[in-house]
Amino acid sequence: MILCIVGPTGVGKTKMSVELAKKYDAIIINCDAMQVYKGMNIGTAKVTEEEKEGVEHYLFDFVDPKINYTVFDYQKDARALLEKYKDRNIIFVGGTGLYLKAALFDYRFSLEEKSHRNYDHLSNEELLKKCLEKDKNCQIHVNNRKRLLRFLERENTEIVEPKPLYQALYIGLTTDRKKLYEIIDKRVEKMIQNGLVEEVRKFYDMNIHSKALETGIGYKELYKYFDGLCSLDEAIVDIQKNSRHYAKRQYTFFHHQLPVQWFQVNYEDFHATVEEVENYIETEKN
RNA sequence: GGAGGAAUAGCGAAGUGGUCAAACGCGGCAGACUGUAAAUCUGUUCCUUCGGGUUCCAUAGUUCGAAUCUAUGUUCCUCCA
Repeated sequence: MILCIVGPTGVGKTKMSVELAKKYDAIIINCDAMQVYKGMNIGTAKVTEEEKEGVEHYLFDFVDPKINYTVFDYQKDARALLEKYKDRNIIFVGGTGLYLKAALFDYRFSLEEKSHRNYDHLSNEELLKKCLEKDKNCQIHVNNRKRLLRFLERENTEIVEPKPLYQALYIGLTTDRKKLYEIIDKRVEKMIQNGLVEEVRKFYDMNIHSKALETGIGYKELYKYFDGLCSLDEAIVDIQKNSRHYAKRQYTFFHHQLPVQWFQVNYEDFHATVEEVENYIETEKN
């Protein structure tokens, strides 16, 4: 049985995953783009040893933050585990919908190396024109240069809705927006109290400028602060804001890209929510 | 007490007689997504039964026409007493 615990940042996915893992004697596999990195603990709200409660956790804390780990890598790693532990119950937890989809659905990334063509001199309009020459159905927006470039580098441009490769149950955790934003704001404050600034400072002092540190929420903002571009307070407000925006994007992805069954989290009695989810799993098992 | 300045949509801020339901930014809401996804990008944001309706501190004016001009009032800021 494969379970996927999804939802926006801060809802309580980690806690739910451990509860369910204990109940179903499952292993837990991370599907969060940032929790894969070593040492990025506080800012990514990574599970602590204590929180793991003895449950086996995989794909957490194993990539050097200097390395640019991507969906492509994740797909390989996750599928290797899926194969290795195919006789066990597996629980995926994490907020990166694309990683999950790439692992469990028939997502095919082209194996060819990136083309070495240099498009730097082309404007977005020119890039779009090239994309349309390649495929007249190309829907990428002119302003999305990153995607246009990627599209031109791609071998196979034909994309069909990928079929599921593995049967899985998608369990979404949610709460009303206001409550979620409150949780997020508070959680960021707690991260700061728990030493986020020091954690990020270590990377900054090692002069690491990688994808992980420059795009990870909580990391990029503090880098700006260390660079003297803003005050600590401004950085904190930015972390909160970016986390809120991120949560919204997560909802959009999960709502539209995966067959998620949603559960309203009861924060006064988390066990009630766990039970509700368990009941759902029991009825879906057959 | 006296002299100036300011009041614009949730917030910040343009606009200084018509083309203004009002640029732009933020925030909010919604969406896209096949190798950076905690990324990148898009749409929308006074009300509406989509015919219209009500706005730019308030009231009264000037004008064919006002967010823009005048008067008075209210609130806030700076300076002089």
